[in-house]
Amino acid sequence: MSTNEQNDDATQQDAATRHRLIEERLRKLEEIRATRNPYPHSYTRTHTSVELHEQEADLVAAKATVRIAGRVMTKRKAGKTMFLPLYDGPGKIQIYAKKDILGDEDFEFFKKMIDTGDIIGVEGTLFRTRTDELTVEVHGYELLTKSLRPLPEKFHEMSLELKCRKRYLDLIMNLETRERFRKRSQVLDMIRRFLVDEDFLEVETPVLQPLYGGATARPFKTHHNALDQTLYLRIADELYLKRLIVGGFEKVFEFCKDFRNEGMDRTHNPEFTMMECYAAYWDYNGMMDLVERMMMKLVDRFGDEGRITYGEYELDFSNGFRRLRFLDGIKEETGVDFASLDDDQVVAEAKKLGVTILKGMGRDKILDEVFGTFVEPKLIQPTFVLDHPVELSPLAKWHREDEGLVERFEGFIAGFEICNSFSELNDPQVQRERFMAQMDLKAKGDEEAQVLDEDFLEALETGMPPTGGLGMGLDRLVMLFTDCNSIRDVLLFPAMRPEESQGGLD
RNA sequence: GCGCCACUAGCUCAACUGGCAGAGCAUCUGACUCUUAAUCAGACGGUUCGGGGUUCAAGUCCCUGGUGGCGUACCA
Repeated sequence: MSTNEQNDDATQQDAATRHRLIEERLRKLEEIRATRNPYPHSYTRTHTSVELHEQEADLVAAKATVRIAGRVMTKRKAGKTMFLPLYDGPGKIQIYAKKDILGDEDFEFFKKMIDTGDIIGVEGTLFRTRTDELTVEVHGYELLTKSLRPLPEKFHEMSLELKCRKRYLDLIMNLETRERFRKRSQVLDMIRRFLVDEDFLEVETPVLQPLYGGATARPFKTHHNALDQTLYLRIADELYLKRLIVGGFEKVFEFCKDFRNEGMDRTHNPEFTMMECYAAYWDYNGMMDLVERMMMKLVDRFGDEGRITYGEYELDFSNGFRRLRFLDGIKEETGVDFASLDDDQVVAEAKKLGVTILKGMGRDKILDEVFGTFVEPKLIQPTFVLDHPVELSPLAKWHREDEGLVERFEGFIAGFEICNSFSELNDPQVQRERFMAQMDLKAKGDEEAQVLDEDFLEALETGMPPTGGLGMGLDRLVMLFTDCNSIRDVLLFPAMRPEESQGGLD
Protein backbone atom coordinates (compact mmCIF):
# COMPACT_ATOMS: atom_id res chain seq x y z
CA MET A 1 0.00 0.00 0.00
CA SER A 2 1.36 3.42 -0.85
CA THR A 3 1.58 6.05 1.85
CA ASN A 4 -0.89 8.17 -0.10
CA GLU A 5 -3.62 5.70 0.62
CA GLN A 6 -2.99 5.71 4.34
CA ASN A 7 -4.59 8.99 5.14
CA ASP A 8 -5.91 7.75 8.44
CA ASP A 9 -2.65 6.12 9.45
CA ALA A 10 -1.45 7.31 12.83
CA THR A 11 1.68 8.90 11.50
CA GLN A 12 -0.13 10.73 8.70
CA GLN A 13 -2.93 12.24 10.71
CA ASP A 14 -3.15 15.86 11.72
CA ALA A 15 -1.89 16.38 15.23
CA ALA A 16 -5.25 17.91 16.08
CA THR A 17 -7.22 14.78 15.26
CA ARG A 18 -4.71 12.23 16.51
CA HIS A 19 -5.61 10.50 19.69
CA ARG A 20 -3.68 11.59 22.77
CA LEU A 21 -2.58 7.99 23.44
CA ILE A 22 -1.06 7.83 19.96
CA GLU A 23 0.35 11.30 20.43
CA GLU A 24 2.17 10.08 23.53
CA ARG A 25 3.67 7.13 21.66
CA LEU A 26 4.79 9.37 18.82
CA ARG A 27 6.48 11.64 21.32
CA LYS A 28 8.40 8.64 22.68
CA LEU A 29 9.23 7.44 19.18
CA GLU A 30 10.75 10.83 18.44
CA GLU A 31 12.86 10.63 21.58
CA ILE A 32 13.94 7.06 20.85
CA ARG A 33 15.08 7.98 17.33
CA ALA A 34 17.57 10.42 18.83
CA THR A 35 19.68 7.59 20.28
CA ARG A 36 18.41 4.27 18.89
CA ASN A 37 16.76 2.70 15.86
CA PRO A 38 13.17 1.88 16.80
CA TYR A 39 12.75 -0.36 13.74
CA PRO A 40 15.89 -2.46 13.26
CA HIS A 41 16.04 -5.01 10.43
CA SER A 42 16.40 -8.31 12.26
CA TYR A 43 17.11 -10.02 15.54
CA THR A 44 18.73 -13.39 16.06
CA ARG A 45 16.93 -15.55 18.57
CA THR A 46 18.27 -18.70 20.19
CA HIS A 47 14.91 -19.92 21.49
CA THR A 48 11.17 -19.42 21.42
CA SER A 49 9.21 -19.17 24.64
CA VAL A 50 7.97 -22.72 24.22
CA GLU A 51 11.50 -24.01 23.74
CA LEU A 52 12.58 -22.28 26.95
CA HIS A 53 9.86 -24.10 28.85
CA GLU A 54 10.76 -27.41 27.23
CA GLN A 55 14.52 -27.07 27.71
CA GLU A 56 14.45 -25.44 31.13
CA ALA A 57 16.48 -28.06 33.00
CA ASP A 58 19.38 -28.07 30.51
CA LEU A 59 19.44 -24.32 30.07
CA VAL A 60 19.42 -23.62 33.80
CA ALA A 61 22.10 -26.24 34.48
CA ALA A 62 24.33 -24.75 31.78
CA LYS A 63 23.58 -21.19 32.95
CA ALA A 64 23.03 -20.57 29.25
CA THR A 65 22.50 -17.12 27.82
CA VAL A 66 19.35 -17.18 25.70
CA ARG A 67 17.94 -14.70 23.22
CA ILE A 68 14.20 -14.38 22.75
CA ALA A 69 11.89 -11.87 21.11
CA GLY A 70 8.24 -10.99 21.45
CA ARG A 71 5.58 -8.45 22.27
CA VAL A 72 5.39 -6.77 25.66
CA MET A 73 1.91 -7.42 27.00
CA THR A 74 1.96 -5.60 30.35
CA LYS A 75 4.52 -3.85 32.48
CA ARG A 76 4.57 -4.67 36.17
CA LYS A 77 6.89 -2.07 37.61
CA ALA A 78 8.19 -2.46 41.15
CA GLY A 79 10.67 0.29 41.85
CA LYS A 80 14.02 -0.71 40.48
CA THR A 81 12.72 -3.94 38.96
CA MET A 82 10.10 -4.87 36.41
CA PHE A 83 8.32 -8.04 35.41
CA LEU A 84 6.90 -8.29 31.88
CA PRO A 85 5.16 -11.14 30.14
CA LEU A 86 6.56 -11.44 26.61
CA TYR A 87 4.39 -13.11 23.96
CA ASP A 88 5.98 -14.70 20.92
CA GLY A 89 4.53 -16.85 18.15
CA PRO A 90 3.99 -20.09 20.01
CA GLY A 91 3.49 -18.87 23.58
CA LYS A 92 4.77 -16.61 26.32
CA ILE A 93 7.54 -16.22 28.87
CA GLN A 94 8.03 -13.75 31.68
CA ILE A 95 11.07 -11.50 31.70
CA TYR A 96 12.62 -9.73 34.68
CA ALA A 97 14.50 -6.45 34.36
CA LYS A 98 16.60 -5.23 37.24
CA LYS A 99 18.30 -1.87 37.58
CA ASP A 100 21.57 -3.07 39.03
CA ILE A 101 21.98 -5.58 36.20
CA LEU A 102 21.00 -3.31 33.31
CA GLY A 103 22.60 -0.13 34.62
CA ASP A 104 20.86 3.18 35.22
CA GLU A 105 20.58 4.35 31.64
CA ASP A 106 19.30 1.14 30.05
CA PHE A 107 16.94 0.49 32.93
CA GLU A 108 15.44 3.98 32.84
CA PHE A 109 15.10 3.80 29.05
CA PHE A 110 13.30 0.50 29.38
CA LYS A 111 11.03 1.83 32.08
CA LYS A 112 10.11 5.02 30.22
CA MET A 113 10.26 4.12 26.57
CA ILE A 114 9.15 0.51 26.25
CA ASP A 115 5.35 0.32 26.23
CA THR A 116 2.88 -2.50 26.14
CA GLY A 117 2.54 -3.56 22.53
CA ASP A 118 6.21 -2.91 21.72
CA ILE A 119 8.24 -5.77 20.32
CA ILE A 120 11.61 -6.32 21.95
CA GLY A 121 14.51 -8.74 21.85
CA VAL A 122 15.95 -9.89 25.15
CA GLU A 123 19.18 -11.59 26.14
CA GLY A 124 19.57 -13.20 29.54
CA THR A 125 19.51 -16.28 31.73
CA LEU A 126 16.69 -18.47 32.97
CA PHE A 127 15.57 -18.75 36.58
CA ARG A 128 12.49 -19.50 38.64
CA THR A 129 10.88 -16.76 40.69
CA ARG A 130 9.73 -17.18 44.28
CA THR A 131 6.28 -17.93 42.93
CA ASP A 132 7.84 -20.60 40.71
CA GLU A 133 7.38 -18.96 37.33
CA LEU A 134 10.03 -19.58 34.70
CA THR A 135 11.55 -16.19 33.90
CA VAL A 136 14.34 -14.67 31.83
CA GLU A 137 16.58 -12.31 33.76
CA VAL A 138 17.35 -9.52 31.33
CA HIS A 139 21.06 -8.82 30.77
CA GLY A 140 20.49 -6.83 27.61
CA TYR A 141 17.60 -5.87 25.40
CA GLU A 142 16.84 -4.21 22.10
CA LEU A 143 13.71 -2.43 20.92
CA LEU A 144 12.68 -4.22 17.73
CA THR A 145 9.44 -2.43 16.87
CA LYS A 146 7.78 0.55 18.49
CA SER A 147 4.01 0.19 18.69
CA LEU A 148 2.07 3.42 18.16
CA ARG A 149 -1.35 2.26 19.22
CA PRO A 150 -2.69 1.11 22.58
CA LEU A 151 -3.69 -2.52 22.95
CA PRO A 152 -7.24 -3.38 24.00
CA GLU A 153 -7.90 -3.70 27.70
CA LYS A 154 -6.53 -6.96 28.96
CA PHE A 155 -9.02 -8.66 31.22
CA HIS A 156 -12.32 -8.38 29.44
CA GLU A 157 -13.30 -10.14 26.25
CA MET A 158 -12.98 -7.96 23.20
CA SER A 159 -16.30 -7.41 21.49
CA LEU A 160 -17.04 -9.95 18.78
CA GLU A 161 -17.09 -7.21 16.19
CA LEU A 162 -13.65 -5.94 17.13
CA LYS A 163 -12.27 -9.49 17.12
CA CYS A 164 -13.47 -9.99 13.56
CA ARG A 165 -12.67 -6.53 12.19
CA LYS A 166 -9.22 -6.33 13.75
CA ARG A 167 -8.25 -9.96 13.86
CA TYR A 168 -4.63 -9.05 14.54
CA LEU A 169 -5.71 -7.61 17.89
CA ASP A 170 -7.67 -10.76 18.67
CA LEU A 171 -4.57 -12.81 17.84
CA ILE A 172 -2.29 -10.59 19.93
CA MET A 173 -4.55 -10.64 22.95
CA ASN A 174 -5.89 -14.19 22.88
CA LEU A 175 -3.57 -17.15 22.63
CA GLU A 176 -6.62 -19.40 22.30
CA THR A 177 -7.54 -17.59 19.08
CA ARG A 178 -4.08 -18.39 17.72
CA GLU A 179 -4.57 -21.97 18.85
CA ARG A 180 -7.91 -22.19 17.04
CA PHE A 181 -6.43 -21.09 13.73
CA ARG A 182 -3.43 -23.34 14.21
CA LYS A 183 -5.90 -26.17 14.62
CA ARG A 184 -7.67 -25.12 11.43
CA SER A 185 -4.38 -25.44 9.62
CA GLN A 186 -3.79 -28.87 11.17
CA VAL A 187 -7.23 -30.14 10.13
CA LEU A 188 -6.70 -28.97 6.55
CA ASP A 189 -3.21 -30.42 6.54
CA MET A 190 -4.46 -33.82 7.74
CA ILE A 191 -7.12 -33.90 5.05
CA ARG A 192 -4.57 -33.01 2.39
CA ARG A 193 -2.15 -35.71 3.58
CA PHE A 194 -4.97 -38.24 3.83
CA LEU A 195 -6.00 -37.61 0.23
CA VAL A 196 -2.43 -37.68 -1.04
CA ASP A 197 -1.90 -40.97 0.81
CA GLU A 198 -5.01 -42.28 -0.94
CA ASP A 199 -3.34 -41.41 -4.27
CA PHE A 200 -5.39 -38.32 -5.02
CA LEU A 201 -3.64 -35.65 -7.09
CA GLU A 202 -3.97 -32.06 -5.92
CA VAL A 203 -4.93 -29.74 -8.78
CA GLU A 204 -5.91 -26.11 -9.28
CA THR A 205 -8.78 -24.98 -11.48
CA PRO A 206 -10.08 -21.53 -12.46
CA VAL A 207 -11.61 -19.22 -9.91
CA LEU A 208 -12.81 -16.96 -12.73
CA GLN A 209 -15.21 -18.92 -14.88
CA PRO A 210 -17.14 -17.92 -18.01
CA LEU A 211 -20.09 -19.99 -16.75
CA TYR A 212 -20.76 -20.90 -13.14
CA GLY A 213 -21.72 -24.45 -12.43
CA GLY A 214 -21.39 -27.46 -10.18
CA ALA A 215 -23.73 -26.19 -7.49
CA THR A 216 -27.03 -24.48 -7.00
CA ALA A 217 -26.32 -20.88 -5.97
CA ARG A 218 -26.22 -17.29 -7.14
CA PRO A 219 -22.77 -16.17 -8.28
CA PHE A 220 -20.66 -13.02 -8.02
CA LYS A 221 -20.19 -11.46 -11.42
CA THR A 222 -17.18 -9.61 -12.74
CA HIS A 223 -15.75 -8.42 -16.03
CA HIS A 224 -12.54 -9.09 -17.89
CA ASN A 225 -11.50 -5.94 -19.71
CA ALA A 226 -9.07 -7.31 -22.28
CA LEU A 227 -11.52 -9.95 -23.45
CA ASP A 228 -14.56 -7.75 -22.81
CA GLN A 229 -16.08 -10.83 -21.22
CA THR A 230 -18.38 -11.46 -18.28
CA LEU A 231 -16.80 -13.80 -15.77
CA TYR A 232 -18.16 -15.37 -12.61
CA LEU A 233 -16.36 -16.23 -9.40
CA ARG A 234 -16.73 -19.95 -9.02
CA ILE A 235 -19.52 -21.36 -6.90
CA ALA A 236 -17.88 -24.81 -7.18
CA ASP A 237 -15.08 -26.49 -9.08
CA GLU A 238 -17.01 -29.67 -9.82
CA LEU A 239 -17.29 -29.32 -13.59
CA TYR A 240 -13.57 -28.61 -13.97
CA LEU A 241 -12.51 -31.55 -11.84
CA LYS A 242 -14.74 -33.82 -13.91
CA ARG A 243 -13.03 -32.55 -17.07
CA LEU A 244 -9.79 -33.76 -15.46
CA ILE A 245 -11.31 -37.19 -14.84
CA VAL A 246 -12.21 -37.21 -18.54
CA GLY A 247 -8.60 -36.27 -19.22
CA GLY A 248 -7.33 -39.36 -17.45
CA PHE A 249 -6.37 -38.27 -13.97
CA GLU A 250 -8.19 -40.92 -12.01
CA LYS A 251 -8.18 -39.32 -8.57
CA VAL A 252 -8.08 -35.56 -8.16
CA PHE A 253 -8.84 -33.08 -5.41
CA GLU A 254 -8.77 -29.36 -4.86
CA PHE A 255 -9.01 -27.13 -1.81
CA CYS A 256 -11.05 -24.38 -3.37
CA LYS A 257 -12.34 -21.01 -2.32
CA ASP A 258 -15.90 -20.80 -3.57
CA PHE A 259 -18.02 -17.67 -3.73
CA ARG A 260 -21.77 -17.53 -3.34
CA ASN A 261 -23.73 -14.33 -3.55
CA GLU A 262 -26.18 -15.13 -0.79
CA GLY A 263 -27.07 -14.36 2.78
CA MET A 264 -24.66 -14.66 5.68
CA ASP A 265 -25.30 -16.42 8.96
CA ARG A 266 -23.48 -18.62 11.40
CA THR A 267 -22.85 -21.33 8.80
CA HIS A 268 -22.55 -19.18 5.66
CA ASN A 269 -19.89 -16.70 4.52
CA PRO A 270 -19.89 -15.34 0.96
CA GLU A 271 -16.47 -16.87 0.38
CA PHE A 272 -15.67 -20.17 1.95
CA THR A 273 -13.37 -23.13 1.55
CA MET A 274 -14.47 -26.39 0.05
CA MET A 275 -12.65 -29.59 -0.66
CA GLU A 276 -13.82 -31.46 -3.71
CA CYS A 277 -12.46 -34.82 -4.81
CA TYR A 278 -13.28 -37.24 -7.61
CA ALA A 279 -12.30 -40.86 -8.10
CA ALA A 280 -12.73 -42.71 -11.37
CA TYR A 281 -14.44 -46.12 -11.19
CA TRP A 282 -15.90 -45.34 -7.76
CA ASP A 283 -19.53 -44.74 -6.91
CA TYR A 284 -21.09 -43.00 -3.92
CA ASN A 285 -20.53 -46.05 -1.74
CA GLY A 286 -16.78 -45.71 -2.20
CA MET A 287 -17.10 -42.03 -1.27
CA MET A 288 -19.01 -42.89 1.91
CA ASP A 289 -16.16 -45.17 2.92
CA LEU A 290 -13.65 -42.43 2.11
CA VAL A 291 -15.49 -39.89 4.27
CA GLU A 292 -15.69 -42.34 7.16
CA ARG A 293 -11.98 -43.11 6.93
CA MET A 294 -11.14 -39.41 6.77
CA MET A 295 -13.36 -38.51 9.71
CA MET A 296 -11.95 -41.34 11.82
CA LYS A 297 -8.45 -40.01 11.19
CA LEU A 298 -9.49 -36.53 12.29
CA VAL A 299 -11.42 -37.79 15.31
CA ASP A 300 -8.47 -39.97 16.35
CA ARG A 301 -6.27 -36.89 16.35
CA PHE A 302 -8.62 -34.26 17.73
CA GLY A 303 -11.24 -36.25 19.59
CA ASP A 304 -11.33 -38.68 22.45
CA GLU A 305 -12.11 -42.39 22.01
CA GLY A 306 -13.95 -41.81 18.74
CA ARG A 307 -15.97 -38.92 20.15
CA ILE A 308 -15.82 -35.18 19.96
CA THR A 309 -17.66 -32.64 22.04
CA TYR A 310 -19.47 -29.98 20.09
CA GLY A 311 -21.45 -27.49 22.16
CA GLU A 312 -24.02 -29.46 24.09
CA TYR A 313 -23.47 -32.58 21.99
CA GLU A 314 -21.25 -35.62 22.33
CA LEU A 315 -20.70 -36.71 18.74
CA ASP A 316 -19.89 -40.37 18.42
CA PHE A 317 -17.98 -41.49 15.33
CA SER A 318 -16.96 -44.90 16.63
CA ASN A 319 -19.66 -46.69 14.63
CA GLY A 320 -19.24 -44.62 11.47
CA PHE A 321 -22.16 -42.75 9.94
CA ARG A 322 -25.76 -43.81 10.21
CA ARG A 323 -27.36 -44.35 6.77
CA LEU A 324 -30.75 -42.69 6.30
CA ARG A 325 -32.59 -42.65 3.01
CA PHE A 326 -34.00 -39.24 2.15
CA LEU A 327 -37.65 -40.29 1.92
CA ASP A 328 -37.36 -42.58 4.95
CA GLY A 329 -36.07 -39.64 6.94
CA ILE A 330 -39.12 -37.57 6.01
CA LYS A 331 -41.41 -40.48 6.82
CA GLU A 332 -39.75 -40.96 10.18
CA GLU A 333 -40.14 -37.34 11.23
CA THR A 334 -43.49 -36.43 9.65
CA GLY A 335 -45.26 -39.77 9.42
CA VAL A 336 -46.04 -39.07 5.79
CA ASP A 337 -44.89 -41.47 3.07
CA PHE A 338 -44.29 -39.00 0.25
CA ALA A 339 -42.96 -41.71 -2.06
CA SER A 340 -46.45 -43.04 -2.62
CA LEU A 341 -48.07 -39.66 -3.32
CA ASP A 342 -48.69 -37.94 -6.63
CA ASP A 343 -47.66 -34.32 -7.20
CA ASP A 344 -50.92 -32.73 -6.05
CA GLN A 345 -50.97 -34.86 -2.90
CA VAL A 346 -47.37 -33.83 -2.16
CA VAL A 347 -48.39 -30.18 -2.28
CA ALA A 348 -51.41 -30.82 -0.07
CA GLU A 349 -49.46 -32.82 2.54
CA ALA A 350 -46.63 -30.28 2.62
CA LYS A 351 -49.11 -27.47 3.20
CA LYS A 352 -50.70 -29.52 5.97
CA LEU A 353 -47.27 -29.70 7.60
CA GLY A 354 -46.99 -25.94 7.44
CA VAL A 355 -44.33 -25.73 4.73
CA THR A 356 -44.45 -22.54 2.67
CA ILE A 357 -44.72 -23.34 -1.00
CA LEU A 358 -43.40 -20.71 -3.37
CA LYS A 359 -44.24 -20.26 -7.01
CA GLY A 360 -42.27 -22.50 -9.33
CA MET A 361 -41.40 -25.06 -6.66
CA GLY A 362 -41.53 -28.52 -8.14
CA ARG A 363 -42.34 -31.71 -6.29
CA ASP A 364 -38.76 -32.42 -5.33
CA LYS A 365 -38.05 -28.89 -4.19
CA ILE A 366 -41.04 -29.17 -1.86
CA LEU A 367 -39.70 -32.46 -0.51
CA ASP A 368 -36.37 -30.75 0.07
CA GLU A 369 -38.19 -28.06 2.03
CA VAL A 370 -39.94 -30.69 4.15
CA PHE A 371 -36.64 -32.44 4.72
CA GLY A 372 -34.87 -29.25 5.69
CA THR A 373 -37.59 -28.29 8.16
CA PHE A 374 -38.30 -31.60 9.86
CA VAL A 375 -35.32 -33.86 9.40
CA GLU A 376 -32.10 -31.82 9.16
CA PRO A 377 -32.27 -30.32 12.67
CA LYS A 378 -32.55 -33.86 14.08
CA LEU A 379 -29.37 -35.09 12.44
CA ILE A 380 -27.00 -34.59 15.34
CA GLN A 381 -25.00 -37.81 15.30
CA PRO A 382 -23.01 -38.45 12.09
CA THR A 383 -25.50 -39.39 9.41
CA PHE A 384 -25.40 -39.95 5.67
CA VAL A 385 -28.66 -38.93 4.07
CA LEU A 386 -28.89 -40.81 0.80
CA ASP A 387 -30.82 -41.29 -2.40
CA HIS A 388 -32.34 -37.90 -3.07
CA PRO A 389 -35.00 -36.98 -5.63
CA VAL A 390 -33.53 -36.31 -9.04
CA GLU A 391 -34.59 -32.69 -9.51
CA LEU A 392 -32.45 -31.57 -6.58
CA SER A 393 -29.34 -33.16 -7.99
CA PRO A 394 -28.85 -32.41 -11.67
CA LEU A 395 -25.26 -33.66 -11.67
CA ALA A 396 -25.88 -36.98 -9.90
CA LYS A 397 -26.41 -40.32 -11.58
CA TRP A 398 -29.81 -42.03 -11.50
CA HIS A 399 -30.27 -44.60 -8.79
CA ARG A 400 -29.53 -48.11 -10.04
CA GLU A 401 -32.65 -49.50 -8.31
CA ASP A 402 -35.12 -46.71 -7.54
CA GLU A 403 -36.64 -44.68 -10.32
CA GLY A 404 -36.89 -40.95 -9.64
CA LEU A 405 -33.97 -41.02 -7.23
CA VAL A 406 -30.26 -40.42 -7.66
CA GLU A 407 -27.23 -41.94 -6.00
CA ARG A 408 -26.29 -39.11 -3.71
CA PHE A 409 -25.46 -38.67 -0.06
CA GLU A 410 -25.09 -35.71 2.24
CA GLY A 411 -23.16 -36.00 5.49
CA PHE A 412 -24.81 -34.31 8.46
CA ILE A 413 -23.18 -33.71 11.82
CA ALA A 414 -24.59 -31.60 14.67
CA GLY A 415 -27.51 -30.59 12.45
CA PHE A 416 -25.54 -29.09 9.62
CA GLU A 417 -24.36 -30.39 6.33
CA ILE A 418 -20.66 -31.00 5.99
CA CYS A 419 -20.43 -32.87 2.70
CA ASN A 420 -22.27 -33.83 -0.45
CA SER A 421 -21.47 -36.64 -2.81
CA PHE A 422 -22.76 -38.43 -5.90
CA SER A 423 -22.21 -41.27 -8.16
CA GLU A 424 -21.44 -38.73 -10.86
CA LEU A 425 -23.66 -38.53 -13.89
CA ASN A 426 -21.55 -39.47 -16.91
CA ASP A 427 -24.25 -40.12 -19.52
CA PRO A 428 -23.97 -36.99 -21.69
CA GLN A 429 -27.48 -37.28 -23.07
CA VAL A 430 -29.09 -37.61 -19.66
CA GLN A 431 -26.91 -34.76 -18.41
CA ARG A 432 -28.13 -32.59 -21.29
CA GLU A 433 -31.75 -33.38 -20.39
CA ARG A 434 -31.06 -32.50 -16.74
CA PHE A 435 -29.56 -29.17 -17.77
CA MET A 436 -32.58 -28.49 -19.97
CA ALA A 437 -34.86 -29.18 -17.00
CA GLN A 438 -32.80 -26.73 -14.93
CA MET A 439 -33.14 -24.12 -17.67
CA ASP A 440 -36.91 -24.60 -17.50
CA LEU A 441 -36.81 -23.98 -13.75
CA LYS A 442 -34.73 -20.88 -14.36
CA ALA A 443 -37.26 -19.64 -16.91
CA LYS A 444 -39.96 -20.16 -14.27
CA GLY A 445 -38.06 -17.86 -11.92
CA ASP A 446 -35.76 -20.17 -9.96
CA GLU A 447 -32.72 -17.90 -9.69
CA GLU A 448 -30.45 -20.64 -8.40
CA ALA A 449 -31.16 -23.14 -11.16
CA GLN A 450 -28.04 -24.38 -12.89
CA VAL A 451 -26.99 -23.22 -16.33
CA LEU A 452 -26.22 -25.39 -19.34
CA ASP A 453 -22.50 -25.73 -19.92
CA GLU A 454 -21.95 -26.85 -23.51
CA ASP A 455 -18.19 -27.25 -23.08
CA PHE A 456 -18.72 -29.51 -20.09
CA LEU A 457 -21.21 -31.61 -22.06
CA GLU A 458 -18.64 -31.94 -24.82
CA ALA A 459 -16.20 -33.31 -22.26
CA LEU A 460 -18.79 -35.82 -21.06
CA GLU A 461 -19.44 -36.82 -24.68
CA THR A 462 -15.73 -37.56 -24.98
CA GLY A 463 -16.33 -40.06 -22.18
CA MET A 464 -15.99 -39.83 -18.41
CA PRO A 465 -15.55 -43.14 -16.63
CA PRO A 466 -17.95 -44.04 -13.82
CA THR A 467 -16.90 -41.66 -11.05
CA GLY A 468 -17.57 -40.92 -7.42
CA GLY A 469 -17.39 -37.26 -6.37
CA LEU A 470 -17.39 -35.45 -3.06
CA GLY A 471 -17.60 -31.88 -1.85
CA MET A 472 -16.82 -31.06 1.75
CA GLY A 473 -17.28 -27.73 3.54
CA LEU A 474 -13.96 -27.31 5.31
CA ASP A 475 -14.96 -24.30 7.38
CA ARG A 476 -17.84 -26.21 8.90
CA LEU A 477 -15.60 -29.18 9.54
CA VAL A 478 -13.16 -26.92 11.38
CA MET A 479 -16.08 -25.55 13.41
CA LEU A 480 -16.76 -29.09 14.60
CA PHE A 481 -13.21 -29.72 15.71
CA THR A 482 -12.75 -26.33 17.34
CA ASP A 483 -16.17 -26.37 19.01
CA CYS A 484 -17.17 -23.07 17.38
CA ASN A 485 -20.75 -22.25 16.59
CA SER A 486 -20.10 -19.55 14.04
CA ILE A 487 -18.19 -19.74 10.77
CA ARG A 488 -16.72 -16.34 11.62
CA ASP A 489 -14.75 -17.92 14.44
CA VAL A 490 -12.86 -20.15 12.01
CA LEU A 491 -12.31 -17.56 9.25
CA LEU A 492 -9.44 -15.19 9.97
CA PHE A 493 -11.13 -12.42 8.03
CA PRO A 494 -14.86 -13.09 7.79
CA ALA A 495 -16.97 -10.86 5.56
CA MET A 496 -17.95 -7.66 7.36
CA ARG A 497 -19.69 -4.56 6.19
CA PRO A 498 -17.09 -1.85 5.68
CA GLU A 499 -16.58 0.55 8.54
CA GLU A 500 -17.34 4.20 7.74
CA SER A 501 -15.96 5.14 4.32
CA GLN A 502 -13.46 2.31 3.86
CA GLY A 503 -15.55 0.57 1.18
CA GLY A 504 -14.54 0.86 -2.46
CA LEU A 505 -12.50 3.50 -4.22
CA ASP A 506 -15.53 5.27 -5.62
C1' G B 1 -34.77 -9.22 2.77
C1' C B 2 -37.77 -9.00 7.44
C1' G B 3 -38.20 -8.71 13.01
C1' C B 4 -36.14 -7.73 17.89
C1' C B 5 -32.08 -5.66 20.64
C1' A B 6 -27.63 -2.75 21.10
C1' C B 7 -24.14 1.48 20.06
C1' U B 8 -21.52 6.16 26.11
C1' A B 9 -13.46 7.71 27.22
C1' G B 10 -8.27 4.00 23.34
C1' C B 11 -10.71 -0.96 25.57
C1' U B 12 -14.75 -3.36 28.77
C1' C B 13 -18.91 -1.31 30.87
C1' A B 14 -22.27 2.06 34.54
C1' A B 15 -25.67 6.33 34.64
C1' C B 16 -33.31 4.84 38.29
C1' U B 17 -39.18 7.71 35.84
C1' G B 18 -36.02 13.01 31.07
C1' G B 19 -32.53 16.59 35.84
C1' C B 20 -24.41 18.25 36.90
C1' A B 21 -21.74 11.91 31.99
C1' G B 22 -19.08 7.89 35.87
C1' A B 23 -15.82 3.33 37.08
C1' G B 24 -11.97 -0.26 36.00
C1' C B 25 -8.04 -1.06 32.56
C1' A B 26 -4.80 1.90 29.35
C1' U B 27 -1.98 6.78 29.37
C1' C B 28 0.83 10.65 32.27
C1' U B 29 3.44 12.25 37.27
C1' G B 30 5.35 10.21 41.81
C1' A B 31 6.55 5.89 45.47
C1' C B 32 8.11 0.77 45.56
C1' U B 33 14.53 -4.42 43.99
C1' C B 34 10.16 -11.28 43.19
C1' U B 35 5.54 -9.11 40.30
C1' U B 36 1.16 -12.42 38.34
C1' A B 37 -5.59 -8.30 36.48
C1' A B 38 1.04 -6.07 40.99
C1' U B 39 0.01 -2.29 44.77
C1' C B 40 -0.39 2.94 46.65
C1' A B 41 -1.10 8.51 45.77
C1' G B 42 -2.43 12.08 42.14
C1' A B 43 -3.61 13.80 37.02
C1' C B 44 -5.29 13.76 31.93
C1' G B 45 -9.06 11.82 28.86
C1' G B 46 -16.30 12.63 26.14
C1' U B 47 -19.27 15.28 18.90
C1' U B 48 -22.99 9.66 24.55
C1' C B 49 -22.77 6.35 16.27
C1' G B 50 -24.48 10.56 12.40
C1' G B 51 -28.69 13.92 11.16
C1' G B 52 -33.39 16.03 12.56
C1' G B 53 -37.38 16.77 16.24
C1' U B 54 -40.18 17.16 21.25
C1' U B 55 -38.88 19.65 25.99
C1' C B 56 -37.21 24.72 30.69
C1' A B 57 -33.92 20.38 30.28
C1' A B 58 -32.28 14.53 26.04
C1' G B 59 -27.12 9.44 26.83
C1' U B 60 -32.37 8.60 28.14
C1' C B 61 -38.43 10.17 24.39
C1' C B 62 -39.86 10.51 18.78
C1' C B 63 -38.32 10.34 13.41
C1' U B 64 -34.39 9.15 10.06
C1' G B 65 -29.70 7.16 8.39
C1' G B 66 -25.28 3.97 9.76
C1' U B 67 -22.84 -0.28 12.07
C1' G B 68 -23.23 -4.64 14.99
C1' G B 69 -25.61 -8.87 17.65
C1' C B 70 -29.52 -12.45 17.81
C1' G B 71 -33.61 -14.67 15.37
C1' U B 72 -35.86 -15.57 10.67
C1' A B 73 -35.92 -16.06 5.24
C1' C B 74 -32.97 -17.37 0.97
C1' C B 75 -28.78 -20.73 0.47
C1' A B 76 -24.30 -25.86 -0.59
